[in-house]
Amino acid sequence: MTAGFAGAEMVERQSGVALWRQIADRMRLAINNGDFDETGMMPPEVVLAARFGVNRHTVRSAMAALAEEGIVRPIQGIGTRIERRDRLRFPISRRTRFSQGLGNQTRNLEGRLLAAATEAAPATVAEALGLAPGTPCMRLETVNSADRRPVSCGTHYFPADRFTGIDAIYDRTRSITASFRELGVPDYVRRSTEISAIHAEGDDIRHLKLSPGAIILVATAVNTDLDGVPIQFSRTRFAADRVKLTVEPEPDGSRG
Amino acid sequence: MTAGFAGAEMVERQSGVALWRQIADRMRLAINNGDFDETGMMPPEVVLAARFGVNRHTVRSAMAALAEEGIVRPIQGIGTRIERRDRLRFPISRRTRFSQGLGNQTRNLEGRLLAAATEAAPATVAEALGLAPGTPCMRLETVNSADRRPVSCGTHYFPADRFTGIDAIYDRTRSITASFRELGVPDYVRRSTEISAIHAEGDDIRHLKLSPGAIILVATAVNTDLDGVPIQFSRTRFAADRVKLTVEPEPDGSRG
DNA sequence: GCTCATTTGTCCGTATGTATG
DNA sequence: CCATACATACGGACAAATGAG
Repeated sequence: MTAGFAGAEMVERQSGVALWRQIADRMRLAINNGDFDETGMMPPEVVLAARFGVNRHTVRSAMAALAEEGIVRPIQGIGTRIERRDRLRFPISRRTRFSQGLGNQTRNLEGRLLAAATEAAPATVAEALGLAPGTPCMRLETVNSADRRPVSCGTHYFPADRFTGIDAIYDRTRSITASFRELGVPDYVRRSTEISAIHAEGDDIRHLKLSPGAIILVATAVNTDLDGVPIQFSRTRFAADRVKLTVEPEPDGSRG
Repeated sequence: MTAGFAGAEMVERQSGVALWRQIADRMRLAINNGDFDETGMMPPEVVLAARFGVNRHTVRSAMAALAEEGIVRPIQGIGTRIERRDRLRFPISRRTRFSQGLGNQTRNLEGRLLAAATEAAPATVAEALGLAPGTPCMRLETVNSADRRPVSCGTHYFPADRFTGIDAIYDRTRSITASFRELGVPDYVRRSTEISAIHAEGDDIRHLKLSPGAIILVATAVNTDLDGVPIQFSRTRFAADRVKLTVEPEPDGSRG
């Protein structure tokens, strides 16, 4: 009845994921979880090596990766100090907005426009927005940062006829909510959100300053105006080690 | 303005994640996305190798991993046939229930009890349930399958005083909803859900029949009875390649 | 039956990355 | 730092199976 609770920390060999990476991921998570808050230091390398059942060198490789990310700093003769701990909660609800989502946990919010283009909507996007296949859409690529640290990359599609020029407006306002407002959409709501997870790839690694191989949470969402007309399709990629998505009942009174 | 859209398929070297694994993950996703539905076959190995910019042997390693999972089956002289495609939608809302969540997409649902124990609630669990630290809780470990294929592992905590014997009841009913009902909780609602993603580890790999190194979606949730009293804390680990979590406005009329 | 192109399967060797002690 | 063992990735060559002509 009580069998099978291998509480011991285990790493999988020959999985295609190097042990040092598995351990680095695990430790980053533990740090963000506050497991070492009492001392502010990581356990000694030998202790970690024993806990994970690996050689000390392997733990050192993992530590090097975390040090490279600026999360820990090894000090000779002392130990390894925890430098930074960042995991943000991002609430998903009917009234999800990026700025609102993180606003209470951090000071410095900013979205940056990476690129924009007008193009035919891909099939999935057209379907989600209720458009005929091939309808021209405005596509925006953004990076969103909290306290100067990038937390997500977003690809956003807007029907081109209704939202021409949203790229320039976003570039100025750095906010989708504000851009909508200028274009005559005073308010909007989240129709649906799908969440999945993949390994980080391509540009996201660079923009999110991830160590390659990291995990990304993908939230695919559709927003509508208050009449229920779809106005935005977006695919936001969050750095999984820095963000936690939360789904909560609506704060109340949010029903338009 | 249009720079930086490297549409080309890229894999990251020296990331601590083997190329064959990155490619396997990518192809599994593409398969589940229906990218090859027209032919039901994978592109030839040489084509994939060119697309990912790797050697054909590396693609073969990735294929071998997918074949091991039963997703594809290579046939000499013909190509590689796609055998199975499974990605389930799991809705998360105020009235999330496992059986309801998947009920409309699949036929054969079952939860299996792996283990149960009564123990002091860990700090995070106690806090979430509004209990004093160390309050005894019943812990259940479950595996949930759809059509005989495991989709998630769950660790569930219940206040021990109110739910003694829930392990036996769950073992019989194979449903948490049914177990609650027998213990005098006719209905319950989801208070909060947190979603994150990690690499699969330990027992989850075995129970979910994952290739080690795969990604897991972690949903940490608290359920309350209709008086708002927390009755369940659970941490459900979904195989990210088989499940997509969806967050939608409540279907309406769902209030019991 | 045969040839041919296509595609997967298997073998060789070699360089580099990973992990141990 | 060193040495050792194994995994990963590459490059090439050829065999085996299939289908088209």
